[in-house]
Amino acid sequence: MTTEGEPLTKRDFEALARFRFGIRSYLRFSEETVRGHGLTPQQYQLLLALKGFPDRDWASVRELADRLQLRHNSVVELVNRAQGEGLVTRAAHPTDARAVRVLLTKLGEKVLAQLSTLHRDELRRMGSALTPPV
Amino acid sequence: MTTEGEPLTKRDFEALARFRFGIRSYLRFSEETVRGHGLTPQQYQLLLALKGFPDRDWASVRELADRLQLRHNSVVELVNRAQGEGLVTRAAHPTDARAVRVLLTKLGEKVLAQLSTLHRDELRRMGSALTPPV
DNA sequence: CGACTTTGTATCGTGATACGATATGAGGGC
DNA sequence: GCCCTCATATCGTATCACGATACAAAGTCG
Repeated sequence: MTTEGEPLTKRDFEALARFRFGIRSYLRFSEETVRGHGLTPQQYQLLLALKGFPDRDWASVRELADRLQLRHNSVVELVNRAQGEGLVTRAAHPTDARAVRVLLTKLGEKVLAQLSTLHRDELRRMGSALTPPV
Repeated sequence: MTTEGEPLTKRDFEALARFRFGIRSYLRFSEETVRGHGLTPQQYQLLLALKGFPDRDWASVRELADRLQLRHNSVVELVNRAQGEGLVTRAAHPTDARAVRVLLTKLGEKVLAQLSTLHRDELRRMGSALTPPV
């Protein structure tokens, strides 16, 4: 890879494009797998963000907005839809009455477990296609 | 990471979520940077796919559909919009009269070079946050 | 060299969803 | 208690990828 500041070579562009292709391939796999199980990609990411939240199994809307890199209102809508499908629930926040605790339902747990296994396997399959060029 | 078949541990979920967070962070950075230069994320990906195409500097719509992981008609629309902004051009395909050669304009080259440098730097900055868990 | 299939591009209408603007109500400092 | 900030929620809008469809060129095979 070229050093800081220098113009990129053809090979650098190819490397960047290849990496982007890797990401898109992974996301495409994710989308198809997840849709095959009846949820949208965003819903899977929501479930994963909950179960994968450090040291906890739930999160507030605001925390989710950070982890999903979305605006808070977008997360509200996402949670609404996921709740409508019985994947997550809302509960009172332990300390802050303004906030909400979003957590997985039994169904959400089950679907997430299946999907996550498939994703881990795909990650292994893709191997170095996903490692960023630097 | 857990071995094949076994159920995922909390730590596995965290690793998967962290990786997804990395991807979304990178894409978010990309989106904001790219929009700041007057193009959409898809347009940047289009330009990059062209310049980063192996051994060539152009591609057909079909090839782009593969590299961008989109349906061909979506690529047609994307190329239309990018062409409307003077970023790419269409030219006759050298051997196949059905196909089209999509290639960068001077403007497209210039913008792409600037943006790609920023992306390379961001990749360096993010470091291991983007390496897939396996 | 015709008829039939496949391949590449293009058009149109639709659906999903992230967003900005806005509202409501609970914290927390003073 | 007053004010400002923060967390969640609602609504209208715009973007964009998609399926369905159309058409033209290329390949195929008798």
